Amino acid sequence: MQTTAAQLATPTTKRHDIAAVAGLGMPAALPTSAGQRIAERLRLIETVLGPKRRVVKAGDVIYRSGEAFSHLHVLNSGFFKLISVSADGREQVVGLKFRGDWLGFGAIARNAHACDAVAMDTAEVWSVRYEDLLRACAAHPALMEMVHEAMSSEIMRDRESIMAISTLPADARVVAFLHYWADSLAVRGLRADQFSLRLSRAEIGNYLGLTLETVSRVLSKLVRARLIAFNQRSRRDICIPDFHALEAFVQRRTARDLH
Amino acid sequence: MQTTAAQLATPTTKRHDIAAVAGLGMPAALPTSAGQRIAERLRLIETVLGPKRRVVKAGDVIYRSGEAFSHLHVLNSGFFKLISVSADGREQVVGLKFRGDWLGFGAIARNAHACDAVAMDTAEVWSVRYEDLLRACAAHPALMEMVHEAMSSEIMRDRESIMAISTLPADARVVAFLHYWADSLAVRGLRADQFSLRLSRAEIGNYLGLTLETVSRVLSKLVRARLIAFNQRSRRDICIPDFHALEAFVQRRTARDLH
DNA sequence: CGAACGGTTGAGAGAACTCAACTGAAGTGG
DNA sequence: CCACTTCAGTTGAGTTCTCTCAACCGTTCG
Repeated sequence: MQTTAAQLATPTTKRHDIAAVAGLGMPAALPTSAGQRIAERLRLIETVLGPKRRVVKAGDVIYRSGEAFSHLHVLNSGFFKLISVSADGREQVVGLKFRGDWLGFGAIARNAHACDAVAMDTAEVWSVRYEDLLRACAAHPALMEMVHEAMSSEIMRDRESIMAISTLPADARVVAFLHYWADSLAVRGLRADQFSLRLSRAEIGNYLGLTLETVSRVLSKLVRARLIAFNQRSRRDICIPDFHALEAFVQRRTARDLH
Repeated sequence: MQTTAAQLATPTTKRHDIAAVAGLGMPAALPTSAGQRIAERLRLIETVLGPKRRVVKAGDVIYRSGEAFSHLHVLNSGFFKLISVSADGREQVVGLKFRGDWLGFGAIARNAHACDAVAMDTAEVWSVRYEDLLRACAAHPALMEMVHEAMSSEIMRDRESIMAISTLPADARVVAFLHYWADSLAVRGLRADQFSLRLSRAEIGNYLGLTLETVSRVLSKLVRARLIAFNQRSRRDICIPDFHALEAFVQRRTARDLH
């Protein structure tokens, strides 16, 4: 695996509490209230900003790498993926977005988008001019706090991705991905034990720093272990009867790796 | 798109876009003004926020994982590393911070810190209560924009890390890391062809998702290829005579990997 | 002085990758 | 309606890159 940056400086105080989950973790909040909070936030955006609403369908792109930055977007419904392309042509899924998430934060600093935002399903997108948002934030502290929170969450999420990719073996990464996806659904009041991964094996692999074959093999192994099941029609519809069991399955490997 | 450190070091030279190992790159800021802009931003923070100043020394920790969130911090000088620890004990260097960078953004959403911020050198840290910052932002649009920009940059940086870790082979990752570090120095008006990596091999490896042995081997290989050199006294003082050559060295592999 | 630490290097092992064949489903066009 | 193609996914075999384990060196520090 990888080196633990052994005791980088200082002995510990208490470091278990929040942070909760391994790898691609879950919001430490209760699903019941988290969903309400998302709805609340959307209501605030709606009333304060009066965003331009738009419905897009799977495959539609709301902004592209290289485009000038002008608007931020909020997902009122649907699923998006963010795909970044490096100068030398490497592609990378760098983010997944769900209801209540903002899109476009990455573009503020450069004043241009550095990734494509692609809908994975029919979705309703709300858009606001960034300048309007700035003005509104100055007038409405609650809105400003909300925006900061959203950016902060994105930073945390990215770090969790980094940790997962750089410290977990392949199967644990896939499980962490499933966990992340399921939690994102659960928090929004959607079924988390049965849902559609809206990504191909290749995209999942890309997101996790694995090849599509490895992803496929891991999923097959999990099916054989009866920890997940697929709809025979569409191999993207997954069923996860017992998340604890799934976690326990990879927990062992992780623990072994640590000692 | 990207700039080599050598060029950034002399602000007047014109930029090539050398498609660099885009992995761990720098913000596409204009080299001519980037350093000035950092100074400007610090001045704005100073005048508008009147931050509490403090000097810390190598190894000091300004916040710890689990601590309640109250302040944000700005680096007026020095170098920091951010170390995240997952629930199951995996450690991960999730960020490196330089003069002008903010620390603590990740804590806004959860209202608690999820990583340790450790000084890698003597540093001057400016601190402001988050609530004060919010108020000041409402009153000073320029400040608010600056904060957003800083958070946006952090998001971009994290994505570049993700891409590097998940798409580049070991040697390219190490080179990308050197590139990132050199650029960060160059942008701040510091020598980029000769500097101290302030991290152990283990920490570099951890940051890049590699083992310390792999990092050591890659560096040795680069030394053998005369692309870098070390101060024999301290093996952390690196010298990079020609960044183009270094980039070209791994470019081949990357290209081959793509086809 | 010996212990601890950071770093280097070698040999062998193993996890993930590459290449390749195969399946089933979906779409195209004659 | 049926070849034909294309695409997503699965699986196997062999390869390779990185990791693991281990020995070793030079510094620093108690």
